[in-house]
Amino acid sequence: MKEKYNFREIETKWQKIWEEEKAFKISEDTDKEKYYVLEMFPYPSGKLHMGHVRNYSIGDVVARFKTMKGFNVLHPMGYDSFGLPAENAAIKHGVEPAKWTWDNIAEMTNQLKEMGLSYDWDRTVQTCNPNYYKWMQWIFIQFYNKGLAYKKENPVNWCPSCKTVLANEQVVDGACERCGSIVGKKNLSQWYFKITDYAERLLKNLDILEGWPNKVKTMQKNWIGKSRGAEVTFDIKGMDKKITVFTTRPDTLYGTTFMVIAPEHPLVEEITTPEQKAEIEAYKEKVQRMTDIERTSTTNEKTGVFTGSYVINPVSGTEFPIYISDYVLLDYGTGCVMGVPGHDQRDFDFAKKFDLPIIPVIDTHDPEIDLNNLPHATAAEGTLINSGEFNGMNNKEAIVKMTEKLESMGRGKGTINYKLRDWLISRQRYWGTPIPMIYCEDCGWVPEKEENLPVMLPTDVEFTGKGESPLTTSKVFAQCTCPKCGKKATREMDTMDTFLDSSWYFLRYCDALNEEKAWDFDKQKYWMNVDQYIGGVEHAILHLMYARFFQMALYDLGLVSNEEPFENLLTQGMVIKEGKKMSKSIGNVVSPEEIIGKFGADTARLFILFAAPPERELDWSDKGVEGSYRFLNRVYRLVYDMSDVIKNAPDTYEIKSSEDKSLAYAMNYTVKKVTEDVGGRFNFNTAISSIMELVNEMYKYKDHEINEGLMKDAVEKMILVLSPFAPHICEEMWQHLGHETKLYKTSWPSYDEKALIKDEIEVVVQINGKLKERMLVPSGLDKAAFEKLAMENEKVKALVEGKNVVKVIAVPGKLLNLVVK
RNA sequence: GCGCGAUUGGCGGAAUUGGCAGACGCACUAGACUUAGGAUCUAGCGGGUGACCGUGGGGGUUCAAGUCCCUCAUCGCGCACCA
Repeated sequence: MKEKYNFREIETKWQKIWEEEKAFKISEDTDKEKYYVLEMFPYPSGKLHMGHVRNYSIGDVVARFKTMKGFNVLHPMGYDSFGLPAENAAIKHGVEPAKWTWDNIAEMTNQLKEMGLSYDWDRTVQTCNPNYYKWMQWIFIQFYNKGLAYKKENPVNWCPSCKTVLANEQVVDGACERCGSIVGKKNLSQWYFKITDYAERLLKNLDILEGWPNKVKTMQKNWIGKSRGAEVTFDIKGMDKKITVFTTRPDTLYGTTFMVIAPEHPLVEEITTPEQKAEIEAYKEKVQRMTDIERTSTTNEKTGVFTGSYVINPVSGTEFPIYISDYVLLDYGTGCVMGVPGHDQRDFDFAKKFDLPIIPVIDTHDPEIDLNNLPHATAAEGTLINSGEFNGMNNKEAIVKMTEKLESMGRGKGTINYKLRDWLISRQRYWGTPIPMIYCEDCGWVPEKEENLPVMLPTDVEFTGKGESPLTTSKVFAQCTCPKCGKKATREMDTMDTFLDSSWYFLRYCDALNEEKAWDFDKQKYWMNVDQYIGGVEHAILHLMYARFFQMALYDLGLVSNEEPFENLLTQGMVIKEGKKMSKSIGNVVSPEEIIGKFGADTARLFILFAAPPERELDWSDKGVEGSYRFLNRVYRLVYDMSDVIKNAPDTYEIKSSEDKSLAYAMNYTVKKVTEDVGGRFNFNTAISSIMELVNEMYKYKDHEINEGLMKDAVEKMILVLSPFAPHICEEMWQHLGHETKLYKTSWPSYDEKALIKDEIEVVVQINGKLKERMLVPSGLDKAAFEKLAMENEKVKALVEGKNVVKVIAVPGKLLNLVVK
């Protein structure tokens, strides 16, 4: 150990040692309690950004801490390496997606290693690796055989720029989540996963995910969007046809004055009368040309066209007209809505626009509302009116009774609806897992035989950026034989959404090298669940719901032992600078490479954990980084200066002076604080600040007479608790102090509760809740003794003099409050 | 519009169960050492400088409120014509 802190030398040295010793290689060990800590794996863009540094620093502290605590820790890392940027690079620079991706992976691996992260590198997965996507295809086939994958033609979200379809979850504000282009609609035959079959379980299980942030659970809950209500069937006047609507408010059935169906609804053609046909067709065409943005931006201005047909209210027998309008969505509920303008604002707006009657059926007992001339729709509770036999009934009760009546009439039933749609998983892209399905003219869609997996991506493809998916340009890919009948057949040309790849990688980590299976059940059983999952909140819905769905489906297939994969979830905040998101266009990007080059990985890690609690936004501060660097230098100097003392110090010692006592207190307090903050609350910032306090104490202490044994103890414990945050410098100091065993193999220190009891403690005296006096009292006083002592205090006496003490509240060890009049 | 979360010194943030507001760090000020200091060390650092006021504003509960309740404001995030 040199006099000056040379982080570059130290970090290189220890990274090499860890690598050579395979320090973090792990295997199943039933003697130890397992702990699985996982950070969301990156897309290999080639360069780490500060968000990665934050994510992986958090995970690494947890992993190293748990390891020192004696757990058998699984801490893996890999790459979500299929995806569009690789294809774009191919189009732009003519480099093959595979080469581009693997180069990036190599580059990124180097950067991760420079951070000193404690991964078991032998378990690394790359989703673009045939030994990974082989099992992706295998899982797809299991899902297909279970009836969870199906193909259907449907209007789908189409990104004109990415030239592919998108899942609902990937359309944000009507635009492509990836590139921001306006998403249009296209009728295509596509593969879907039946995630809707799992809607109820996905929703219900949220309640048992106690280790998840409420925010994420709420977001998923809203996304699943469960609504309870009823389906009501209406006869169409003069036709042998019926229309079924979904409503959450069957109690308002008597208030229906019109019906609206989605323009795309197949029934529209049948019910349109000849004289309305032209207008209906024109409207449909107009709607079809609109993007989702246009369709939803005209918030209040309702449009629509009368079809010429009428329906009959099953309970009241009244007739009313059927319209089409774009505010009714084809894929929610039944695509048909009963218009109740009195109690639904959208219906109210529509009725006003088309001059349709408005019948109030619920009296909300609001004196401001004139029931004969409603100013707006009312949604509040109330009593039914204008509703025949239901008049006078509370509307909550009416929901039940009306549903019962409809059921008895065979006109409806209580039902539940979800906003969640099936997951569209086909992508018209090259750089993804080929969907292992074969189309045979005689047998239809047939899965590829398992022994033929993986269906390899062909390399004889062209990247033009135009026309269809590059896969279609391959001369060999499509040709195959039907696995069932052996006739000539063709392969599916679409690849899978990359979100499939990331929906089970945590399972592959459990048994990453298995060539016979996706994973061994027992190994999975040993490691799962993920005890701590860490990543950005931007994955709250997409990835985290898809992964939950996969796990449930795999559970039903008997392939995994739990229904939910992630026990505890930490969503880390963004790294920002000067209040803004780091971005190239603003020019406020701080590169991890630069920071590590200038101050070292230990400083970078320490700062990013110190500057803010993990779930909050972190404002990057260049000055703050220097502060962390200064702190590590301060630690280094202390250890360097004390090393002779420590090396010659005895292993046991006695507390003699009051300085000894307070250093022993600080040492034990810090160990306790760090243990609790890292092990329980994940408040790394306060853990680090308490280590700083201990270091400050030691600097003060070394100017007094040094108790060598105590000094040694304090310095060593300080190094141990600092090591998860700044592992390289701590290994170096640890070795320098004469330890043969590497720090990463050393146990976490314990603390002595007895040393945390002080002889004297400072308490405060308040009068009427205002702080008036501080005093030192012996610790462990009971209420009465404490009160007596306080009342003897000169200042307190003077303040109470001549006044009436009404009440005394004594909190031993803390304060005394005198209520005085 | 609906839902969730935040608001504490010049700044990032502490205060775990209602019990000393401002830990720790940054910035700043003064001093020491020094040929020099952007190194290091020491001291100070919410406002007013009297015993008072201070956790976005207003109100409440309590002996005691940053913390609990009501209300308003601002900012951020999510969802949004979901019947």
